[in-house]
Amino acid sequence: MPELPEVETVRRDLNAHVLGLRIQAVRVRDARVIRGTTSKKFVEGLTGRTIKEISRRGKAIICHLDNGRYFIVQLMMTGQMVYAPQLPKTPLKETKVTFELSNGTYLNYNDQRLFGRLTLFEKLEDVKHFAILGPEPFDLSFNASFIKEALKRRNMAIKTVLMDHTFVAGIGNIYASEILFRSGISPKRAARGLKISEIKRMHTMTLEVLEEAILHRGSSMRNYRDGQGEKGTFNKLIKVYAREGEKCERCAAPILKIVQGGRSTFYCKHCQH
DNA sequence: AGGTCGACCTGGCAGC
DNA sequence: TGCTGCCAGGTCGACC
Repeated sequence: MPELPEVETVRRDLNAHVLGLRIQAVRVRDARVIRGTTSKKFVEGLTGRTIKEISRRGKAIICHLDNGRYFIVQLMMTGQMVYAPQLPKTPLKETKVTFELSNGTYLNYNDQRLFGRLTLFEKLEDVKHFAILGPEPFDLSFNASFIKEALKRRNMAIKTVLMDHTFVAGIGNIYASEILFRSGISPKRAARGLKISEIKRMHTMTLEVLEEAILHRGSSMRNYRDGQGEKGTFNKLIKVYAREGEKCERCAAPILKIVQGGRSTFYCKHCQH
């Protein structure tokens, strides 16, 4: 699914549309997306609650409720949180949960593959996933000296480490490839073999790519949609991801595809060393 | 502890 | 047209 820029876009959209609204009713059409509790308790826990704030940690959306509890959404690969002024006559097949809001509008949780998770928590400290998560890329703690220390212990390929959420939160398969292309670093390099100049460049490019992607409301490959159901436009600026065989914009060599840790990686052999 | 692998699901698409 | 196999943006638990 969506990586950090896409989730951040959804968060901002929801902030604009649903903040301060009360959840009047919750309709669960497929209980498999509800985790950690029963569908009944989930509905009871949300009905009547007002959404006070919407934040993000890594690729998770956090809705702060007026009773001090938290409603957390992980979109995973194919989840969508879409604001809708009205509902279609027949619900979409992928709409798994519908939230009816106090101003007569709706919020739909759509998911084609049921990988996504909707969970209720008493405290954020209870979220196991957050406890193992690395720093946010935009945090000051995520800097060249932190990266240098963290990479020392890693013998894995740098691409695999960039995607590892215990190292840094929010970077997935698309942006890991894009960051390394802009950094001129081969995805196959051993993480601990990077020079400090390369680490600095990678850090700068990480922020640059993520900021640009947020500005363009994310990348839409197949399933990603923003909070209004629209596609993101960062795809146009993607240089290597899913571009196998196309000419590298910089040097015209063909973009290559390899598999690392079971995931596809795209890169330019000529521009990345 | 670091590292690898398969499982979780459904649908779209390429190839035959 | 219709079948089969492969692939997909993430995360977790089991294993070495």
